[in-house]
Amino acid sequence: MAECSTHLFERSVETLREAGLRVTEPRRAILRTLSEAEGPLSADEVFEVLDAGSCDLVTVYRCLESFEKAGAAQRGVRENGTKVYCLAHGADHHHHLTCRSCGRTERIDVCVEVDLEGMAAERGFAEVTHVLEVFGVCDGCRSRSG
Amino acid sequence: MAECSTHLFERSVETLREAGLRVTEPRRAILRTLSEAEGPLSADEVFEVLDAGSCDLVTVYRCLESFEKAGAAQRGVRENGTKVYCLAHGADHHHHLTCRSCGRTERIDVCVEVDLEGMAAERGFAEVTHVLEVFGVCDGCRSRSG
DNA sequence: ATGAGTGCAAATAGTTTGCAAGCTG
DNA sequence: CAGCTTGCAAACTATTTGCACTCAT
Repeated sequence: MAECSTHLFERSVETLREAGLRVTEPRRAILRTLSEAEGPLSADEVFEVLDAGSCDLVTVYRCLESFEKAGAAQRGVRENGTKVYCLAHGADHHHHLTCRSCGRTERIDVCVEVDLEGMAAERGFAEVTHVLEVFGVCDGCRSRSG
Repeated sequence: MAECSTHLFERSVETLREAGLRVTEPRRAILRTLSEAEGPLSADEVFEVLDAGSCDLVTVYRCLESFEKAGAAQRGVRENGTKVYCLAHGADHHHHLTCRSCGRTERIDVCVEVDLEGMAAERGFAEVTHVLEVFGVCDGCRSRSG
């Protein structure tokens, strides 16, 4: 899996270059963090992981936004409205199943994209995007708390 | 359609009572606003509609939260993370298709609930909920802007 | 009458913006 | 070197909390 995140990281750097974005140290650090994350992270969480003070929180916000525009990252929303990001695995759009209790995240490959876009198109909508996140309580947390 | 929103309103009031919540004037006003809304509204938007100063914005927040717990309202999230609410049509869970440009909202009856809950259960998750919202640009806005 | 509900003020969380200085291509 | 990026400070938006007062049941 280490190779996997490294590959993901390098591919993201490449995506930035292609989009004409500069590849700076803060950006590398943020991409690395995202590439090694278990699930999508908020700007705050990325910042916490970096923590060595490698860059400002504001920079994290700005970078994440740039990454999304460049197509290097995918944005999602938590139950409470917090925006979260994960590296876009290319055309490999996906979603997550998050434990409300421990925060554990699993990737969901099931996606409703086709239905949604078809349906939206039928109704005259273009540039369709969607937000889909699933939340629950995982077995570990359930057995732990009763 | 007027009867429709009235019915929805009355059913919601009933739901509050069943949940042991008190039915106050602010709550009635908020429920009425939601029942007449075209799509899901944020606390702010509900407040704007009430505007006559009928109650405090904080009250709107607190009521919406209570409504959701009582099962009278359903919560969603906008692309930007803002929480929005609409009356839960009973067991009639649904989602929305929103125009990014004009804000027009259409109801989507397609839902992925079954797949999601089954899949989450397979992975040991319980109390599964999900956030699904679809965004695009409607035909009206497209032709208007080119 | 009694505790749920409300208003007002103030605190928080998350995110955005302005501007001068720094670093990449 | 030029301009994209960053840092720091400050503004902002959305939402939450504390506390005394009020009203539905």
